[in-house]
Amino acid sequence: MPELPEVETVRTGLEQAWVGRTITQLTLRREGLRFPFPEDMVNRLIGQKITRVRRRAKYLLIDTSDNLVFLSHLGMSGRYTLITPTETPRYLQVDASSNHSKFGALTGFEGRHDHMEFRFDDGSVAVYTDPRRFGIADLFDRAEEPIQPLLEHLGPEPLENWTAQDAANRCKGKRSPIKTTLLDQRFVVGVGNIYACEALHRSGISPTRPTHKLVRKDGKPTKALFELVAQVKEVLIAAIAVGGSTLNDFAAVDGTLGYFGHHFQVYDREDGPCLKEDCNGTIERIVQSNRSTFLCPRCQK
DNA sequence: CAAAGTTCCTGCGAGC
DNA sequence: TGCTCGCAGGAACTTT
Repeated sequence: MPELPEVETVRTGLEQAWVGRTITQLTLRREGLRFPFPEDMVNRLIGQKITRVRRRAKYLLIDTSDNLVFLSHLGMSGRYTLITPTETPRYLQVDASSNHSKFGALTGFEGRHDHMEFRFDDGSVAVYTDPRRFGIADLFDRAEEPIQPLLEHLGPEPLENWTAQDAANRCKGKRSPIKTTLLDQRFVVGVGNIYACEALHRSGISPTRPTHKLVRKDGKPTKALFELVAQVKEVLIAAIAVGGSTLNDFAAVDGTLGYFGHHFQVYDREDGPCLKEDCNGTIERIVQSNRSTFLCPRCQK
């Protein structure tokens, strides 16, 4: 599910729901996700008031009143479901009509992949669900944030003053294909497989082009690299706009609707017609670094 | 069979 | 020749 725009959409949703509320209960239904949960996470979080919800790369950072930071990464399949005390959740009704008793006494959300359940002082509940368990939950003191292993090697935020010159500096001498570089979180953060494909298509750059060829001999960005940096920003901004427009819907906090509402130009469109004006090419699928890449060989050189 | 993400391991080439 | 370093590519994690 989540690349930067989807995580940003979730961030906005959690910010609206959580800031100002105090955690009264936290239930963990397993030892951990990708990594074990910190031993004392439950005890440290109970009683904490949420003060901010930030995002760094694809990580959600939830600040609390005692300067703790709850880190949440959604991996491939993580999502949050929010239940407010006044409304009857729609899918709880659906579940209740089947005689499958997977809803428990507390919340009605005790599916096999519901790993964390937060309860707040206003009676609201949030459930973290993640079938593949590639997600991460962690807790640390705010003062330790600069030395967090998960965060310290991250590259620039693409929507915060990221420049073509910065990109050129990091592209220099790299032999790997530009698609692979786009996915490297040290080059730029937040871009995943879908938006890497989309940005390259918009830029007219072949995913297989060696990264260093996007830098001039004098170390300056080529025209193509200027274009790529611009298109990464544009595709991310457009996707955030789509996600944001769905936010009033209670189901949207899981970020899924962000992808739903978005129709891609190349991703997952193998054998389809290239949608670029006057191109008439056919979308191909290739594999790079064990991941699917979609491209139009006609307009991406 | 493939999947939106990240980390870690291995193998290779460069350089000393 | 042999060793170390860094980079690039691939496997692994897991469930639907």
